[in-house]
This record gives sequence, C-alpha cells and structure tokens, in this order.
Amino acid sequence: MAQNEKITINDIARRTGLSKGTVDRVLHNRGEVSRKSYERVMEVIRELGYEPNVYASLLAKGKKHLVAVLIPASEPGSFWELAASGIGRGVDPMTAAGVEAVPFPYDQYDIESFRAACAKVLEAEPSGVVLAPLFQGETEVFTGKLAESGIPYCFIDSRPDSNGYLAYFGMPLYKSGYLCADQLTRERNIRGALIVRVRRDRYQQSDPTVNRRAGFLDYMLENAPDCKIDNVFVDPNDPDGIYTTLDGYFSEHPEVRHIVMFNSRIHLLVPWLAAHPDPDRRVVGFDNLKANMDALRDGTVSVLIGQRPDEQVRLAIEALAEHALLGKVPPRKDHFMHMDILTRYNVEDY
Amino acid sequence: MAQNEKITINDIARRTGLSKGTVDRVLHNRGEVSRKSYERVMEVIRELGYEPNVYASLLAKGKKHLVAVLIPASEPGSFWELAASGIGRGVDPMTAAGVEAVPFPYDQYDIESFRAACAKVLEAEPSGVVLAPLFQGETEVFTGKLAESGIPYCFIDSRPDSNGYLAYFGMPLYKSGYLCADQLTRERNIRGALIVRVRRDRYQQSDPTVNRRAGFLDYMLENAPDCKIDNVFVDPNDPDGIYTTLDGYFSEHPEVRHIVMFNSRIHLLVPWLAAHPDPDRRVVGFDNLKANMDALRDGTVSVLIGQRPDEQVRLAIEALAEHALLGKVPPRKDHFMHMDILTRYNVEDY
DNA sequence: TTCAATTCCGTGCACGGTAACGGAATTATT
DNA sequence: AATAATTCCGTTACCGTGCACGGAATTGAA
Repeated sequence: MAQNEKITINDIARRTGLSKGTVDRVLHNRGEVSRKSYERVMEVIRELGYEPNVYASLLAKGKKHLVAVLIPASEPGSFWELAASGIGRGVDPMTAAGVEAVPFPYDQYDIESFRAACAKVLEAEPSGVVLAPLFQGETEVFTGKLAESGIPYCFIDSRPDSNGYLAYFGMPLYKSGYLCADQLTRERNIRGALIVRVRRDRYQQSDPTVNRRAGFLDYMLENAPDCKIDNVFVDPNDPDGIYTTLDGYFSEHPEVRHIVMFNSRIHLLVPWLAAHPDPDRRVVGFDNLKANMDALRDGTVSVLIGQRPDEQVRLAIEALAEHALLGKVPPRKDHFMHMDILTRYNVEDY
Repeated sequence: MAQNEKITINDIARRTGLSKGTVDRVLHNRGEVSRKSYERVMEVIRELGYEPNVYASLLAKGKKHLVAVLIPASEPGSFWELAASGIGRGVDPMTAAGVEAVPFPYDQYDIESFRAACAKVLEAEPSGVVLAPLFQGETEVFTGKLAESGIPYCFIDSRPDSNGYLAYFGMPLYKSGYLCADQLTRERNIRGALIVRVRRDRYQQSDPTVNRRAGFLDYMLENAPDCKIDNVFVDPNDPDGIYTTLDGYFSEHPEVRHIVMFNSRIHLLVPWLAAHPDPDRRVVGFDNLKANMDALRDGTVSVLIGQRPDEQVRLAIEALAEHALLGKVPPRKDHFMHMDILTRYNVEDY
C-alpha cells in the first residue's frame, strides 16, 4: 500500500525557507515568530494539508495523557462497579495511543470524600476528566476549577444544566420511565402497580429516579389512566423490613400485582418475590447488576432496563482522548444512549 | 504523574552487556543471535518486565497496519451498510495508533466478485482480515491462504465450523430465534403465527435464518405446542406479489394474526400491514435497518431484534489491531453479542 | 556610529526502536 | 597454518517532533 507520501514539518520548513524549529513554534503557537513567517507557514500548512505524526509527537514528549474518572467507589455488585469496568475495557487501543484512564473513587454518601477526590484529580493535572454529577453544588465548584485550568470534562449517567462540558453520555431518563411502563403493562387492563422506593429518596432525590418516575407516571396517565399506582418505601439495609413491607401492602391490596423500581436495587425484592410466585406478575427494574440479572434468570424479575454504564465511561474516555490527542471536539454534546431491554432470553450474552 | 521509569531496549542492552541491535534481533527473533545471548536477553526482559514503546516502533518502521474488511457492498438501507458503518466509527483512537481499516466490498450474490475481492485483499498484504462467511466453500479456500501467509482473521455475523480464526463476533443465532418467539407470544393462548420467508431461502439457505427458525420452532414447541405455524414465500423484488401473498393467506386463515421474519427484510411487509391495521397483531423482525426502524415508529412492526453489526465489525477490527500492534490474542474466540430488543419506545436513541 | 536590548530564527540533541552494513570472532576448508 | 566461510554482534543512520540553547538580525538608546 504505497500511501501518498506523508508530509512532515521538514517539508514545510523547506517550502517556506524557514527551519523546522520555526515551523514547530508556529504549530504550537508559542510565539517568537514574526507575523510574516507565521502567516507564510500557516499558508503552506493549509496548502500541503499537513497533519502531524502522532507517534513522533508522543515519542518526543514522552508524556502519557491522563484521563481521570471521578465516580463513586465500586462496591461489589453495585451500579458503579459496572461503570468502573468500562475504564479498563476497550481502552487498550487507546493505551497504545498514549492515553491512560485512572479511577478516582469516592464515597457517594460522603461529600467530603468527593471534595478530596476532586483535589487529587486537580493535583494530577489530567488531560481530561470523566465524572458523574452526584453532588450538584460541589460538582459545579469542581467543574469551574477545571474550566479555569482548561481541562475538558465529560458527564456520564446524569447531567447538570450547566454548559461547559465537552460531552455527556447517558440514558434518556424520562424516556426510560416511559419504556419501563410499556414493559410493565403488557396486558390491556392492568389493575394496579406498586412503586418501591428506597427510603433515602424522600430526602435526597437522585436525578435519575425522579425523571424515570415522571416518565412512568405520564405513560400510565396516557395509556392506563385507571390503573392504581401506589408507593412504598423501604430501607436497603433492612431485608426483613422489605419483606414485611411487601407482605403488608399486598395483603391489603390483592388486586395489585405488578412492581417497579426506578433505581438499580430491584434485587432487594427477590426474597419476597421468590416466596410469593405469581406467573402473571410483572416486575421491572433497572440496571444489569449481577444480582438483578440472576433474578431475571430465575424468573422473579420480568424485565431489566439497562444502560451500559461501562460503555458510557468508555465513550467519555474516548471523547476526551481524541480531544487531547487530536484536538477533536465531538460533533454533538449530548449522547443519549440506547436503553437495553433485558429478559431471561437475552440476558446471557450481556 | 511520575510514572515508574519505563525501561527501554537500551536498559536491556546495558544489563546484558550486549548492544541494542542484538536486543532488537531477539525481540523480533530474526536470528543471528547465539543461543547464549538469546537466553540472557530473554531473561532480562522478563526480569525487568520490558514492554516495547509502540509509538517508537511505529515511527521507526513507518508502516501503518492495514485491516481489510471483506463484506458485501453496502447498498443503501441494507444490513451490510450497517456493518460497514462500523469501519470508520470508533476506530479513531486506533487510527492514532497506526491502524487503518479498509473495506473490500463485493457482490453478495456473485461468487466471482467475492473471489476478486479476496485476491485484492491478499495483494494488499494486510495485518488482519475481517470477513463474513457468506460463501462457505470459497471462504474456506480464502482462509486457507490467509493461514499460509500467517495473516490472522476474524469472522462476524456467522461462523463456519473451522478453527483457524482469531475471534468471532456475532449474535447467538439459535437463541435469537428463541428470543424472537418469546417476544411474539406475549399472550398466553396464541392461535397461530406466520413465518414469511424470501424465496431464495428455498435454494440457498443462509446460516442465520436457518438457525433462527430452528430456535423459534423449538420455543413454540415447548411453550405453545398448539399454535399453528405456517410458512409463505415471497420475492423481495416483487412488492405487489408480497401484498397479494399476504392478502391470500390471511383471508384463508383469519385466526392467524402474528407475523415473523428471520432475515432483515421485515420492512417489505409494511405496505400490507399499514393497510390492514390490527392492534392485537404482533410483528417481529430482525436488524435495525432504517426502513425497519421506521416501521417500528409507526407501529406496523412490534419488535425488532438487533445485533449491532457495526459493533461486531468494530470489535473485530480492534481484536486484529491489538494482535498486530501488541501481539495480543483475545482470551475467548467466540464472542456472542447481546441481542437488542427494540420497540417504539427505545428505538430513537439506537 | 556604537553598543545594548529585543525579536526572531537555526542548530542539534533527545525520544525508543528498526534494520542495513560491516567487522570481529569463531568455525570450516584446503 | 593460512585462507575462506559462517556465525554473531556493534555501529550508525534514520523515523518525525519537541524543545533548549545560542546566535543572527533587527530595533532602540546613547
């Protein structure tokens, strides 16, 4: 494959009668070049269509690009563990291109640990940052600092109203509630559905669950207005409480069958569900945690809606890498990812 | 970020008392090295955990790696157009790493054009080949030649029984028929279903459709043994014929409602479906062609099962790139990809 | 006009690896 | 033992960029 000869800065130097040192100064516009020479060089660059040789550049400055990934610590079986798995995966070709992604974990329930992680990130002087905006105010403070330092950043999972980010990768949250409702209501005349929420929701509402619930309720309003919809609250750390809560509710409301949760914790209901089998009940939850997928396999959960958090992380890293390496800016800012419908028949290869 | 110092071939040269020329010869085992020196070098390499610097290597040999993608010409709106779109996308970080993927299209109905494309690929001396085994015999001949030349290759879409490939990326075909049946039979007592096949199937059975049909029939046998299942054959190039065929069948069998196709051509049925709306009818097809997705949006098709052909191509290219650049061999050979369930509620962001 | 201060630019080494070339050391041949 | 043939290995010139250093050219001040 005889490519058309790649042109180098030497070619440009020769063409302009200048030296490669000067051409280099122009390319990285770090001054010390007369206006006349500058323009002449730029002209020839455009004319010949010069493109820098990435390996040579990388080799010369011997610098690896660091992409910091600022997400909650990945406790085993948690949603953020899935996200974290996107850091290593699929990034190998990029590693070869001189990009290294490094996680900066923090405790998602402790704002102080978030602040500490942010400080560490700034200290590491990364070429880019991937983060999930869990703490709204603090996130704003941090991204402000990033902007000051000229460090680009991408959001995943959710997205604040600000505007300075390079790109966002996440599920369309409102629509996912809609989809969820459609999967729950296969039958025409659904009588009732129960929304199970974790107790924390009452105080600290997370963006994803709020939006999903909104989409869900709108769908039901449009398509099943007569359906009774109830809410119960449970404590994730109290399995017995969950069991008795469900027992209590369903003994009072035998006409209600279907169950939905808008966070990733549907697996918490498995003990009760397994103890009260009902082939006509539909149970819909979110996210492909291992425990959730197991529940899908044994039939206690009907459908999971997945969003591939690992892909979100990977794409965000890629976007930042391309920005760092080639100066590329993604054509769109907001990338709403596909919502995967998981059933027992397609969960195996997920 | 002060990394632990990267060790270079110079370090190894110093440690062994040899020169970097010798170390290089060992690394690429191109002979002219005494057994003793060879082993000494290998020992130190292991000891220090040497890893070659990819950019330096790439820069020095100034060679781009070529990955040939041997798939049918991407006619607009066809399945292979989707696959071809994976060639450019997401490969950018790899382009930076010195890998270029180039399509070698051929006519999927003309074995001669396939042979010609194969010849071109061999001539181009690629570092790897991605191909879909449409012509069984000829594919075997070609992969034999690749093996002779030591060129690794990956299959996508489908996979022959041979064993020399580096990796395979595709949908689990049999299981996809199973999934398809589950999506078709939401209701308990389904009366009948119609399988629409393209006429060519009778003579040249493609692997994917055969396997899908097998999975479908097995599911029905297990879960809905009383369901009547019929087959009709249509000619893709004769829209009127399709219309009258369906008209004819359904006037004779009003009790049958649901329709399924195992190739990517479900969109061929849209004119008839649109003219005969039925809210209780379920129509399931495969692959996210634009025409199919449009049918999903307007409600004529209920569910599509997608396999992300672009991802398959991308992953195959990546695997070959890693092999070429770093000598990595994928841990598994067979990668069965997730089957996406598409409905009108999640088709937008696909 | 002369010398100092800027501004601008060329030179040359480094980055880590590749591969051609030729020479030293070893072995084979007469 | 002398010469030829091998085997083995070191040297060296790249690949295209980045960047420090120093010097030439230009401008300013005296």
